[in-house]
Amino acid sequence: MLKLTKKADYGLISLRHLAVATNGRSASAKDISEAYHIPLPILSKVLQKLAKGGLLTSEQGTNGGYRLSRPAQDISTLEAIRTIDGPIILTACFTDHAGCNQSEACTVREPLRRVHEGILRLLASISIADMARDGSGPLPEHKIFQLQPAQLMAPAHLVPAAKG
Amino acid sequence: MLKLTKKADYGLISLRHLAVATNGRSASAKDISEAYHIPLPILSKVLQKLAKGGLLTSEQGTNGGYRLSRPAQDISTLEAIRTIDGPIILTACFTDHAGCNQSEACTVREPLRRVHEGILRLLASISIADMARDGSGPLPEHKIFQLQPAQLMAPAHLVPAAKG
DNA sequence: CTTATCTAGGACTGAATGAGTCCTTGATCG
DNA sequence: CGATCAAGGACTCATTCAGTCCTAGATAAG
Repeated sequence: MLKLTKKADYGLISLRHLAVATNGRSASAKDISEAYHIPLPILSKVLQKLAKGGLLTSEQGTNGGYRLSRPAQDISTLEAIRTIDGPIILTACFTDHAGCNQSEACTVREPLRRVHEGILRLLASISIADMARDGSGPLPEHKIFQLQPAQLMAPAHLVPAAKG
Repeated sequence: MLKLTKKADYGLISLRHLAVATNGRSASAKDISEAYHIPLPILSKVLQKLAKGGLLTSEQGTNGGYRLSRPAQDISTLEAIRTIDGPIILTACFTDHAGCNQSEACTVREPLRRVHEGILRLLASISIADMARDGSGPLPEHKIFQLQPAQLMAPAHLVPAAKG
Protein backbone atom coordinates (compact mmCIF):
# COMPACT_ATOMS: atom_id res chain seq x y z
CA MET A 1 0.00 0.00 0.00
CA LEU A 2 0.95 3.63 -0.31
CA LYS A 3 2.88 2.74 -3.40
CA LEU A 4 3.31 4.32 -6.77
CA THR A 5 1.68 2.65 -9.74
CA LYS A 6 3.94 1.28 -12.39
CA LYS A 7 2.36 3.61 -14.90
CA ALA A 8 3.24 6.59 -12.75
CA ASP A 9 6.70 5.18 -12.44
CA TYR A 10 6.96 4.82 -16.19
CA GLY A 11 5.73 8.35 -16.62
CA LEU A 12 8.34 9.78 -14.30
CA ILE A 13 11.04 7.80 -16.03
CA SER A 14 9.89 9.12 -19.38
CA LEU A 15 9.70 12.69 -18.21
CA ARG A 16 13.14 12.44 -16.76
CA HIS A 17 14.41 10.87 -19.94
CA LEU A 18 12.99 13.65 -22.03
CA ALA A 19 14.48 16.19 -19.68
CA VAL A 20 17.96 14.80 -19.66
CA ALA A 21 18.64 12.54 -22.62
CA THR A 22 17.24 14.78 -25.31
CA ASN A 23 18.04 18.44 -25.52
CA GLY A 24 14.65 19.69 -26.49
CA ARG A 25 14.47 17.07 -29.20
CA SER A 26 11.66 14.61 -29.30
CA ALA A 27 11.85 10.95 -28.39
CA SER A 28 9.36 8.37 -29.58
CA ALA A 29 7.53 6.01 -27.31
CA LYS A 30 9.49 3.22 -28.88
CA ASP A 31 12.79 4.88 -28.03
CA ILE A 32 11.90 5.16 -24.38
CA SER A 33 10.32 1.75 -24.36
CA GLU A 34 13.50 0.14 -25.55
CA ALA A 35 15.79 2.21 -23.39
CA TYR A 36 14.09 1.13 -20.17
CA HIS A 37 12.52 -2.17 -21.21
CA ILE A 38 9.01 -0.91 -20.72
CA PRO A 39 6.18 -2.59 -22.67
CA LEU A 40 5.48 -0.30 -25.60
CA PRO A 41 1.66 -0.28 -25.58
CA ILE A 42 1.57 0.65 -21.93
CA LEU A 43 4.13 3.34 -22.25
CA SER A 44 2.21 4.73 -25.20
CA LYS A 45 -0.84 5.28 -23.12
CA VAL A 46 1.10 6.84 -20.32
CA LEU A 47 2.67 9.26 -22.75
CA GLN A 48 -0.69 9.95 -24.29
CA LYS A 49 -2.09 10.88 -20.94
CA LEU A 50 0.82 13.14 -20.25
CA ALA A 51 0.32 14.77 -23.63
CA LYS A 52 -3.38 15.18 -23.01
CA GLY A 53 -2.61 16.67 -19.65
CA GLY A 54 -0.41 19.26 -21.25
CA LEU A 55 2.90 18.05 -19.87
CA LEU A 56 4.09 16.68 -23.17
CA THR A 57 3.74 17.80 -26.76
CA SER A 58 3.29 15.11 -29.35
CA GLU A 59 4.33 15.07 -32.97
CA GLN A 60 2.83 12.49 -35.22
CA GLY A 61 4.18 10.93 -38.36
CA THR A 62 7.62 9.71 -39.26
CA ASN A 63 10.33 10.87 -36.89
CA GLY A 64 7.61 12.04 -34.58
CA GLY A 65 7.66 11.68 -30.85
CA TYR A 66 7.19 13.50 -27.61
CA ARG A 67 8.91 16.42 -25.97
CA LEU A 68 8.39 18.38 -22.79
CA SER A 69 5.96 21.19 -23.35
CA ARG A 70 7.49 23.12 -20.48
CA PRO A 71 10.89 23.46 -18.83
CA ALA A 72 11.60 20.47 -16.62
CA GLN A 73 11.75 22.56 -13.51
CA ASP A 74 8.19 23.72 -14.09
CA ILE A 75 6.80 20.19 -14.00
CA SER A 76 6.24 18.76 -10.56
CA THR A 77 6.18 15.08 -9.79
CA LEU A 78 2.79 15.59 -8.25
CA GLU A 79 1.42 16.95 -11.48
CA ALA A 80 2.84 14.03 -13.41
CA ILE A 81 1.51 11.41 -11.05
CA ARG A 82 -1.89 12.99 -10.96
CA THR A 83 -2.33 13.23 -14.68
CA ILE A 84 -1.42 9.57 -15.00
CA ASP A 85 -3.17 8.00 -12.06
CA GLY A 86 -5.86 10.51 -11.30
CA PRO A 87 -6.44 12.23 -8.00
CA ILE A 88 -4.40 11.05 -5.05
CA ILE A 89 -6.54 9.96 -2.17
CA LEU A 90 -5.50 9.00 1.31
CA THR A 91 -8.82 7.86 2.69
CA ALA A 92 -12.06 7.44 0.85
CA CYS A 93 -13.81 9.85 3.17
CA PHE A 94 -12.35 12.94 1.60
CA THR A 95 -14.44 12.69 -1.50
CA ASP A 96 -17.74 11.18 -0.45
CA HIS A 97 -18.36 13.09 2.70
CA ALA A 98 -21.98 12.12 2.49
CA GLY A 99 -21.72 8.61 3.83
CA CYS A 100 -19.61 9.88 6.67
CA ASN A 101 -22.21 10.66 9.26
CA GLN A 102 -20.15 9.32 12.10
CA SER A 103 -19.43 12.46 14.01
CA GLU A 104 -16.73 10.89 16.09
CA ALA A 105 -15.02 9.06 13.29
CA CYS A 106 -14.49 12.25 11.38
CA THR A 107 -12.38 13.73 14.12
CA VAL A 108 -9.84 11.18 13.05
CA ARG A 109 -9.95 12.12 9.44
CA GLU A 110 -8.96 15.70 9.89
CA PRO A 111 -5.42 15.07 11.11
CA LEU A 112 -5.11 12.36 8.51
CA ARG A 113 -5.99 14.90 5.89
CA ARG A 114 -3.08 17.02 7.03
CA VAL A 115 -0.78 14.12 6.49
CA HIS A 116 -2.25 13.70 3.08
CA GLU A 117 -1.65 17.30 2.17
CA GLY A 118 1.83 17.13 3.51
CA ILE A 119 2.56 14.34 1.09
CA LEU A 120 1.03 16.29 -1.75
CA ARG A 121 3.16 19.28 -1.01
CA LEU A 122 6.20 17.13 -0.76
CA LEU A 123 5.52 15.82 -4.23
CA ALA A 124 4.64 19.26 -5.49
CA SER A 125 7.99 20.57 -4.34
CA ILE A 126 9.96 18.13 -6.48
CA SER A 127 10.27 18.90 -10.16
CA ILE A 128 11.36 16.73 -13.04
CA ALA A 129 14.49 18.81 -13.18
CA ASP A 130 15.25 17.72 -9.65
CA MET A 131 14.95 14.12 -10.67
CA ALA A 132 17.05 14.68 -13.75
CA ARG A 133 20.10 15.29 -11.62
CA ASP A 134 22.43 12.42 -11.02
CA GLY A 135 20.85 10.18 -8.48
CA SER A 136 24.03 9.61 -6.52
CA GLY A 137 25.23 13.17 -6.65
CA PRO A 138 24.34 16.10 -4.42
CA LEU A 139 20.60 15.92 -4.53
CA PRO A 140 18.58 19.03 -3.79
CA GLU A 141 17.73 17.69 -0.38
CA HIS A 142 17.66 21.06 1.21
CA LYS A 143 15.22 22.26 -1.38
CA ILE A 144 12.93 19.30 -1.19
CA PHE A 145 12.41 19.15 2.49
CA GLN A 146 12.96 22.65 3.69
CA LEU A 147 9.47 23.81 3.11
CA GLN A 148 8.07 26.30 5.51
CA PRO A 149 5.13 25.20 7.62
CA ALA A 150 3.17 28.08 6.22
CA GLN A 151 3.61 26.70 2.74
CA LEU A 152 2.81 23.18 3.75
CA MET A 153 -0.28 24.28 5.56
CA ALA A 154 -1.56 26.64 2.96
CA PRO A 155 -5.13 26.17 1.73
CA ALA A 156 -5.65 23.35 -0.65
CA HIS A 157 -5.68 25.45 -3.80
CA LEU A 158 -1.92 25.47 -3.71
CA VAL A 159 -2.25 22.06 -5.24
CA PRO A 160 -3.88 22.32 -8.63
CA ALA A 161 -6.59 19.84 -9.43
CA ALA A 162 -5.85 17.19 -11.98
CA LYS A 163 -8.11 17.04 -14.95
CA GLY A 164 -8.36 13.25 -14.87
CA MET B 1 -3.26 5.16 -5.82
CA LEU B 2 -1.12 6.32 -2.98
CA LYS B 3 -4.01 5.77 -0.70
CA LEU B 4 -4.38 4.32 2.75
CA THR B 5 -6.01 0.92 3.11
CA LYS B 6 -9.25 0.80 5.00
CA LYS B 7 -7.67 -1.53 7.48
CA ALA B 8 -4.95 0.99 8.18
CA ASP B 9 -7.63 3.61 8.50
CA TYR B 10 -9.51 1.43 10.95
CA GLY B 11 -6.35 0.86 12.89
CA LEU B 12 -5.62 4.55 13.23
CA ILE B 13 -9.16 5.21 14.31
CA SER B 14 -8.90 2.51 16.93
CA LEU B 15 -5.58 3.71 18.22
CA ARG B 16 -6.88 7.19 18.48
CA HIS B 17 -9.99 5.96 20.20
CA LEU B 18 -7.96 4.07 22.75
CA ALA B 19 -5.79 7.11 23.29
CA VAL B 20 -8.59 9.55 23.84
CA ALA B 21 -11.84 7.84 24.74
CA THR B 22 -10.48 5.52 27.38
CA ASN B 23 -8.13 6.65 30.09
CA GLY B 24 -5.88 3.66 30.12
CA ARG B 25 -8.90 1.40 30.33
CA SER B 26 -9.45 -1.25 27.75
CA ALA B 27 -12.01 -1.19 24.98
CA SER B 28 -13.23 -4.28 23.23
CA ALA B 29 -13.26 -4.72 19.50
CA LYS B 30 -17.01 -4.68 19.69
CA ASP B 31 -17.03 -1.32 21.42
CA ILE B 32 -14.94 0.29 18.74
CA SER B 33 -16.78 -1.53 16.02
CA GLU B 34 -20.07 -0.09 17.14
CA ALA B 35 -18.76 3.36 17.85
CA TYR B 36 -17.48 3.82 14.31
CA HIS B 37 -19.65 1.39 12.38
CA ILE B 38 -16.76 -0.80 11.40
CA PRO B 39 -17.43 -4.47 10.58
CA LEU B 40 -16.45 -6.38 13.68
CA PRO B 41 -14.55 -9.31 12.13
CA ILE B 42 -12.35 -6.99 10.16
CA LEU B 43 -11.65 -4.72 13.05
CA SER B 44 -10.79 -7.75 15.13
CA LYS B 45 -8.03 -8.73 12.80
CA VAL B 46 -6.70 -5.24 12.62
CA LEU B 47 -6.54 -5.09 16.38
CA GLN B 48 -4.96 -8.51 16.51
CA LYS B 49 -2.23 -7.36 14.21
CA LEU B 50 -1.65 -4.28 16.29
CA ALA B 51 -1.45 -6.46 19.40
CA LYS B 52 0.91 -8.85 17.73
CA GLY B 53 3.02 -5.93 16.63
CA GLY B 54 3.33 -4.75 20.18
CA LEU B 55 1.28 -1.57 19.85
CA LEU B 56 -1.67 -2.92 21.76
CA THR B 57 -2.04 -5.18 24.76
CA SER B 58 -4.90 -7.61 24.71
CA GLU B 59 -6.90 -9.04 27.57
CA GLN B 60 -9.00 -12.05 26.87
CA GLY B 61 -12.12 -13.23 28.57
CA THR B 62 -15.13 -11.38 29.84
CA ASN B 63 -14.65 -7.63 30.09
CA GLY B 64 -11.47 -8.08 28.16
CA GLY B 65 -10.32 -5.81 25.40
CA TYR B 66 -7.39 -3.83 24.11
CA ARG B 67 -5.36 -1.00 25.46
CA LEU B 68 -2.34 0.91 24.28
CA SER B 69 0.82 -0.81 25.37
CA ARG B 70 2.71 2.47 25.21
CA PRO B 71 1.95 6.15 25.67
CA ALA B 72 0.15 7.52 22.64
CA GLN B 73 2.93 9.93 21.84
CA ASP B 74 5.33 7.03 21.49
CA ILE B 75 3.32 5.37 18.75
CA SER B 76 3.85 6.80 15.30
CA THR B 77 1.33 6.59 12.50
CA LEU B 78 4.03 5.01 10.38
CA GLU B 79 4.47 2.21 12.86
CA ALA B 80 0.74 1.61 12.99
CA ILE B 81 0.31 1.56 9.25
CA ARG B 82 3.24 -0.73 8.77
CA THR B 83 2.17 -3.30 11.29
CA ILE B 84 -1.21 -3.45 9.64
CA ASP B 85 -0.41 -3.28 5.98
CA GLY B 86 3.16 -4.46 5.91
CA PRO B 87 6.09 -2.56 4.48
CA ILE B 88 5.37 0.60 2.59
CA ILE B 89 6.74 0.56 -0.90
CA LEU B 90 6.91 3.33 -3.42
CA THR B 91 8.22 1.39 -6.40
CA ALA B 92 8.72 -2.32 -6.67
CA CYS B 93 12.40 -1.85 -7.44
CA PHE B 94 13.39 -1.11 -3.88
CA THR B 95 12.95 -4.66 -2.73
CA ASP B 96 13.90 -6.85 -5.66
CA HIS B 97 16.95 -5.08 -6.88
CA ALA B 98 17.92 -8.19 -8.76
CA GLY B 99 15.65 -7.79 -11.76
CA CYS B 100 16.73 -4.20 -12.07
CA ASN B 101 19.65 -4.48 -14.41
CA GLN B 102 18.76 -1.39 -16.35
CA SER B 103 21.59 0.89 -15.44
CA GLU B 104 19.91 3.98 -16.74
CA ALA B 105 16.52 3.28 -15.29
CA CYS B 106 17.93 3.07 -11.81
CA THR B 107 19.17 6.62 -11.92
CA VAL B 108 15.52 7.54 -11.81
CA ARG B 109 14.77 5.42 -8.83
CA GLU B 110 17.24 7.07 -6.54
CA PRO B 111 15.52 10.44 -6.33
CA LEU B 112 12.23 8.65 -6.14
CA ARG B 113 13.51 6.79 -3.16
CA ARG B 114 14.14 10.11 -1.46
CA VAL B 115 10.56 11.05 -1.95
CA HIS B 116 9.57 7.76 -0.50
CA GLU B 117 11.68 8.26 2.57
CA GLY B 118 10.40 11.76 2.98
CA ILE B 119 6.90 10.37 3.20
CA LEU B 120 8.00 7.76 5.69
CA ARG B 121 9.57 10.37 7.88
CA LEU B 122 6.52 12.51 7.64
CA LEU B 123 4.45 9.63 8.90
CA ALA B 124 7.04 8.77 11.51
CA SER B 125 6.85 12.27 12.87
CA ILE B 126 3.17 12.07 13.65
CA SER B 127 2.14 10.19 16.76
CA ILE B 128 -1.22 8.86 17.83
CA ALA B 129 -1.21 11.55 20.48
CA ASP B 130 -1.04 14.13 17.70
CA MET B 131 -4.07 12.62 16.08
CA ALA B 132 -5.88 12.47 19.37
CA ARG B 133 -6.07 16.21 19.53
CA ASP B 134 -9.21 17.86 18.34
CA GLY B 135 -9.14 17.88 14.59
CA SER B 136 -10.40 21.42 14.24
CA GLY B 137 -8.31 22.84 17.02
CA PRO B 138 -4.73 24.06 16.95
CA LEU B 139 -3.06 21.08 15.36
CA PRO B 140 0.64 20.54 15.93
CA GLU B 141 1.36 21.72 12.44
CA HIS B 142 4.65 23.22 13.36
CA LYS B 143 5.74 19.97 14.91
CA ILE B 144 4.63 17.79 12.05
CA PHE B 145 6.28 19.59 9.25
CA GLN B 146 9.19 21.37 10.79
CA LEU B 147 11.59 18.53 10.48
CA GLN B 148 15.19 19.35 9.82
CA PRO B 149 16.62 18.16 6.52
CA ALA B 150 19.25 16.28 8.48
CA GLN B 151 16.56 14.27 10.18
CA LEU B 152 14.66 13.64 7.04
CA MET B 153 17.76 12.55 5.22
CA ALA B 154 19.19 10.37 7.92
CA PRO B 155 20.07 6.78 7.00
CA ALA B 156 17.20 4.44 6.63
CA HIS B 157 17.53 2.83 10.03
CA LEU B 158 15.74 5.79 11.50
CA VAL B 159 12.66 4.03 10.32
CA PRO B 160 12.33 0.72 12.12
CA ALA B 161 11.43 -2.29 10.04
CA ALA B 162 8.01 -3.75 10.44
CA LYS B 163 7.83 -7.32 11.50
CA GLY B 164 4.96 -8.11 9.12
C1' DC C 1 -19.01 -26.40 36.19
C1' DT C 2 -21.51 -23.91 32.91
C1' DT C 3 -22.32 -20.07 30.20
C1' DA C 4 -21.53 -15.65 28.31
C1' DT C 5 -18.03 -12.73 26.61
C1' DC C 6 -13.80 -11.72 24.38
C1' DT C 7 -9.56 -12.50 21.79
C1' DA C 8 -7.07 -15.48 18.15
C1' DG C 9 -6.82 -16.98 13.74
C1' DG C 10 -7.51 -19.80 9.47
C1' DA C 11 -10.22 -20.38 5.01
C1' DC C 12 -12.88 -18.58 1.64
C1' DT C 13 -15.53 -15.40 -1.67
C1' DG C 14 -16.44 -11.32 -4.32
C1' DA C 15 -15.22 -6.74 -5.89
C1' DA C 16 -11.99 -3.50 -7.40
C1' DT C 17 -8.04 -2.27 -9.62
C1' DG C 18 -3.58 -2.61 -11.81
C1' DA C 19 -0.90 -4.54 -15.59
C1' DG C 20 -0.60 -5.88 -19.90
C1' DT C 21 -2.16 -7.50 -24.81
C1' DC C 22 -4.61 -6.94 -29.14
C1' DC C 23 -6.53 -4.41 -32.73
C1' DT C 24 -7.87 -0.29 -35.36
C1' DT C 25 -7.55 4.56 -36.86
C1' DG C 26 -5.32 8.59 -38.40
C1' DA C 27 -1.38 11.90 -39.26
C1' DT C 28 3.12 12.80 -41.38
C1' DC C 29 7.32 12.22 -44.01
C1' DG C 30 10.05 10.18 -47.73
C1' DC D 1 1.98 4.67 -51.88
C1' DG D 2 4.35 2.80 -47.89
C1' DA D 3 6.84 3.21 -43.61
C1' DT D 4 6.62 5.24 -39.17
C1' DC D 5 4.56 7.02 -35.28
C1' DA D 6 0.76 8.82 -32.17
C1' DA D 7 -4.23 8.04 -30.53
C1' DG D 8 -7.26 5.25 -28.42
C1' DG D 9 -10.84 1.60 -27.56
C1' DA D 10 -11.78 -3.27 -25.91
C1' DC D 11 -10.42 -7.02 -23.60
C1' DT D 12 -8.00 -10.53 -20.51
C1' DC D 13 -5.29 -11.81 -16.52
C1' DA D 14 -3.32 -11.31 -11.96
C1' DT D 15 -3.18 -9.18 -7.67
C1' DT D 16 -4.95 -7.24 -3.82
C1' DC D 17 -8.56 -5.38 -0.78
C1' DA D 18 -12.68 -5.96 1.71
C1' DG D 19 -15.57 -8.60 3.87
C1' DT D 20 -17.85 -13.09 5.60
C1' DC D 21 -17.85 -17.56 7.86
C1' DC D 22 -16.37 -20.77 11.00
C1' DT D 23 -13.70 -22.67 14.87
C1' DA D 24 -10.73 -22.62 18.89
C1' DG D 25 -8.99 -20.80 23.50
C1' DA D 26 -9.01 -17.75 27.58
C1' DT D 27 -11.40 -15.54 31.35
C1' DA D 28 -14.91 -13.85 34.49
C1' DA D 29 -19.56 -14.17 36.38
C1' DG D 30 -23.32 -17.00 37.91
